Amino acid sequence: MYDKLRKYIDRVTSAVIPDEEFVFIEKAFEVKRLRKRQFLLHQDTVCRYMAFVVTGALRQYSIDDDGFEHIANFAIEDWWISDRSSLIGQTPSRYNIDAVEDSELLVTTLDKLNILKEQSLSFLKMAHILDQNHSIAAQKRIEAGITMTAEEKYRYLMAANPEFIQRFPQNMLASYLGLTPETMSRVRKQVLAR
Amino acid sequence: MYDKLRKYIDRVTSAVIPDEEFVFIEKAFEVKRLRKRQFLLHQDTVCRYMAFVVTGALRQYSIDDDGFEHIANFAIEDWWISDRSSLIGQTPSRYNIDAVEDSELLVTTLDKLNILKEQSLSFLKMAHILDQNHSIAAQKRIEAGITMTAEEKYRYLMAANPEFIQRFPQNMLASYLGLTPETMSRVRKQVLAR
DNA sequence: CATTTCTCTTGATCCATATCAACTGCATTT
DNA sequence: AAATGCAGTTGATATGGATCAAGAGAAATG
Repeated sequence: MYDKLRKYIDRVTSAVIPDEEFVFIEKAFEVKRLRKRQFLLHQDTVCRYMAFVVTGALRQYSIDDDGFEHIANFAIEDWWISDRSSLIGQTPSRYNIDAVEDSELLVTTLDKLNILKEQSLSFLKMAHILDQNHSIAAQKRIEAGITMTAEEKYRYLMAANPEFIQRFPQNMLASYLGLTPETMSRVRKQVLAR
Repeated sequence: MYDKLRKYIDRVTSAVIPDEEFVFIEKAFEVKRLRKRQFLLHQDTVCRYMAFVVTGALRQYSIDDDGFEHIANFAIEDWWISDRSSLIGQTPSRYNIDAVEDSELLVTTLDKLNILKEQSLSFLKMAHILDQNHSIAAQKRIEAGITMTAEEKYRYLMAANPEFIQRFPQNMLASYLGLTPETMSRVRKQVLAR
């Protein structure tokens, strides 16, 4: 379990964590298992966890005034998931996070996270790289939403996150891309035809 | 000039930078003046600067295959602007950044930035808070693009960044929101009518 | 200060995607 | 294995915003 996290940190920091440093990381995280459809976060509650996905798949979504779900993010193996805004500000979240498949997570809390960042330089570095990657990906997704047609969005998803297409049902993918399931189905047909 | 940056850092970190620490910050930044329409970054070149806007207004935009500009970000007083992806990776940028008004900037380079983060804890903290705010704002903008109508987008801009509306011409605001200038004009009329 | 060039507005038309609706088959529950 | 429900497909229709076009101000330029 923890070994997966260790390898992940080594990989993104392009380094090897010393044993004595990894002890701190191990202490800061605990294992959490979710069955399909169980929640890690309910909207209107304060987000307690930052979670690393060891196995499984989750989604983060909000519900609009008309009761429709909008998927903001997915997470699968080796991804992180949390509502940072809620976690850091200790304010109620607009999001739900639930398991799309049975999942094993390593979770930590805000307090432990803050301590950990002082104890482990590797972890701090990783957090920083994560932020950067996240911010670059977010910028691209903003532009995708503005400039791309439905078909281009689907192709972009295929190129950027092919794992998602295997892993999540089409209606969720549609929601993530901001399309209706009907349009998604038609676009998919188009794309696969070539 | 530098005092503006100092006050800014004090404000976002909710602290006061010690003089001996601010010396490092001062050394890392130099003044750069841009007349309206001058560029801080040209697409297909590596981004050299991370810039703090002391006075003025700038925009960051890409040009699509059909030659249309898409504004990705604005920056005015007390904002930062750069292409982080290009700066950090030292890879060619997809963006242009130019001055919409005559502007005074404090700029630093990747090397100086990395050194500075080791020298000044205040600066590191600030960078971290900046990242977080950025990532939260980006998430909201993604959702705005997916879920909001043209009118809602305009209202959201009014609420989130009223300064922009005073400062930038409508065709640029339209591009930023992913609307045509025509739609922007009609929506604005609607909104002001009430 | 005259001229050229943008920016913004308004109207007419078009198109990509949403919406509504019906049907199929797969999966989950009983 | 029957019953229920959900995911996906396909077709018909509706619509929000894009595109095309023309004109009026405002601002930059010589």
